[in-house]
Amino acid sequence: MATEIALKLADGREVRVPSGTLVADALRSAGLASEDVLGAKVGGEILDLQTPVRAAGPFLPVRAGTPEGLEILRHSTAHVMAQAVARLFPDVEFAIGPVIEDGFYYDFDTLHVFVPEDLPRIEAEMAKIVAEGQPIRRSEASGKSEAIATLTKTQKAKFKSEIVRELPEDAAVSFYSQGEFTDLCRGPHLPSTARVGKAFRLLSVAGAYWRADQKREQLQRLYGTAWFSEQDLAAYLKRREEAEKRDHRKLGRELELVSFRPEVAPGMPFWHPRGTVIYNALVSYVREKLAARDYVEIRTPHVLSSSLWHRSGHMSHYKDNMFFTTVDENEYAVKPMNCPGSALVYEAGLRSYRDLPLRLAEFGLCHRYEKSGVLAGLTRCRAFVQDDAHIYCAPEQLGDEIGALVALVREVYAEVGFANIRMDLSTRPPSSTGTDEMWRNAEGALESALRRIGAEFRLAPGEGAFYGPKIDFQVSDAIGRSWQLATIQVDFSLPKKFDLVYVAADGVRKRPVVVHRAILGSLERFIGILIEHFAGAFPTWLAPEQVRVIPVSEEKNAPYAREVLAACRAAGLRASADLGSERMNQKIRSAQVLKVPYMFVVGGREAENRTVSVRRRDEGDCGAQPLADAVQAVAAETRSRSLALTIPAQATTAGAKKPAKATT
RNA sequence: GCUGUCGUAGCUCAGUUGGCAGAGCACCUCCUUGGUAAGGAGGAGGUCCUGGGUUCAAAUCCCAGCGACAGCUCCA
Repeated sequence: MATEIALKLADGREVRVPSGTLVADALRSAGLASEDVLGAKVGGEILDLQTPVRAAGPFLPVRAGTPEGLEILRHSTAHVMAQAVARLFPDVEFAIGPVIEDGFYYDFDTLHVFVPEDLPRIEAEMAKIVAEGQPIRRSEASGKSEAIATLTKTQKAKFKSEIVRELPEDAAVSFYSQGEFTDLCRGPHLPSTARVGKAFRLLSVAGAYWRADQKREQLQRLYGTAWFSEQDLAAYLKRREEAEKRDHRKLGRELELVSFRPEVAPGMPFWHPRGTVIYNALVSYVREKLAARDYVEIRTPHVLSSSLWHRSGHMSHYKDNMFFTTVDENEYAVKPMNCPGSALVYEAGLRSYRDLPLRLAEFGLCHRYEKSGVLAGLTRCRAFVQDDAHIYCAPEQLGDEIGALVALVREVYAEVGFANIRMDLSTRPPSSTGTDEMWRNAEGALESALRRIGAEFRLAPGEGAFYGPKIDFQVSDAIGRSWQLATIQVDFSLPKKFDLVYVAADGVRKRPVVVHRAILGSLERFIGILIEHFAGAFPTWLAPEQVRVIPVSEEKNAPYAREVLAACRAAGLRASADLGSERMNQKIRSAQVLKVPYMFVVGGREAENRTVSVRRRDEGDCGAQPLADAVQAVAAETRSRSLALTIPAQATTAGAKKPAKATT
């Protein structure tokens, strides 16, 4: 009765088995069964040993120690955790417990309120369950109603029943059991709790909503992680620690870049002098890029009448995120976006096709009322400056503009040190404005621009904004976390709402298309990400302080130190001299803690030879160099925006007759 | 906004059973003038988040508010 299906193995062999054969048996037929094989990947889906194979096609064993194997391990660890929780808190009801990046979670409903101290208790119970080595058994219900019956017989199953009811009628409904614990579950799982091993750790407690819906039940979520070896677990925990050390909120304060005053301005950064240097360096960098690409810059008011926001549509879609104020009985809103102001500048004169594309850039300060719970230092704040621009162009110019933008974004990211960039092209969502032709045109322009420059991208069908398709850019930072930064959005709606027109070559008034785009996104968020990316050690061109002059003896060397400082400043370097009475070692430490890229240590020998003893924050003492050479080297490094420090780590030693020539 | 945890000096954090508010770093002053990551001594610094309650007595216990942090995206 069972039809045969053909499984294609990695080595090109083909194995034929009856449909419905268990993965374990199929593996045996293929001669691939072994202790470290935990399941198989069939058509992109990971199946465990006890699951029947029903689809022909590629059939790849999943081994312990692989990413696919980890998914199985983590899923089972989540079940062991659930079993432990059920033992300790018998009133618990289960919701869902999926595998996530680096771990897993399980959502519970129980009267007990989980506190961090519960985690070790639960871990101890989990260790017992692992030691018990309970076989994990898969079973299939014959249908949805039987599944629900089984569920309600064995446990409180409000959430699980809801899941079953929403499955398609013919869906296979599976259960997994281990010892006294049974859970509705799609799998895949290990063959025994013993295989979970010891390399797991519960990490945190959090609230979560059933189905991520604020209106539904609030559940309690336990997060954990699991690995195949204790070394892997230790490495992962170390990575988390490392990320904590890089936290921009901590470094922002320690490096004197930025502070927050939650009592007067929650979610709004106060930029200190050192942070403002970085801020300005980035802005002038972007301005340089814009000048070369025919952008012009504008500035528009921060507080604008609500009537404008009605016209732009923000009052109906974005009101909950806006700040308002009333003056002279008129209601005004603090701008959350720059587009309406930009549109008014466009509107200020009659535009000709000769003016297009018109690229209006604005470093506009925006305020958004973000819910208090989502605020997070610089990466999510209520006041921020976007490196925004709106490009007004004729529809037929869209392709070139998009192409130029994608190239620009990639150039900028490479130069500021983000090597890994991912692009997502989001297309027309189910509910949208604009004609089919407009969408076809815009989506085509975006896609062909991406293809033309050979960029790899992911297609996100239906993920676009209601007013047009978009390209989002994600970068990976130095420790592998990914961040969404730039966005390029085509907008059909705004020109219509503001009735924007241009006079075409034939004298007819036509409607331009507008492209919203930000490269860095918001300066605040971008700097927050950069702080974490560089762990606070900014490349010289961005460093708040590039050179610190340190006299060996303040009493004897202060005059020469001042002279060196003057030489640095004359070359345009951001420099200071530490003329306090502390010891030299203390001064070096202070500069090191602030991650100043270069220290120029000057004592009697240097004053005599008109040299400086260069110390790099990353390499330490680099020996003496002529003052002029060292200054020029740092200046050149700044101009070139080098990501690494460039003065060679091994120059000649202090007081040498012929110092090495500084390279640039 | 919701759930949980937390809130003590500029920073990091102690503070026992409810009984005089503490340390290190940073800051200021003095001594020290040194050769590549912390010299020594002294001093100043507090609305113990805010408001209310319990108590002879509250940083500590209770209630409310505010704020910070983790999470609320990965859907058996």
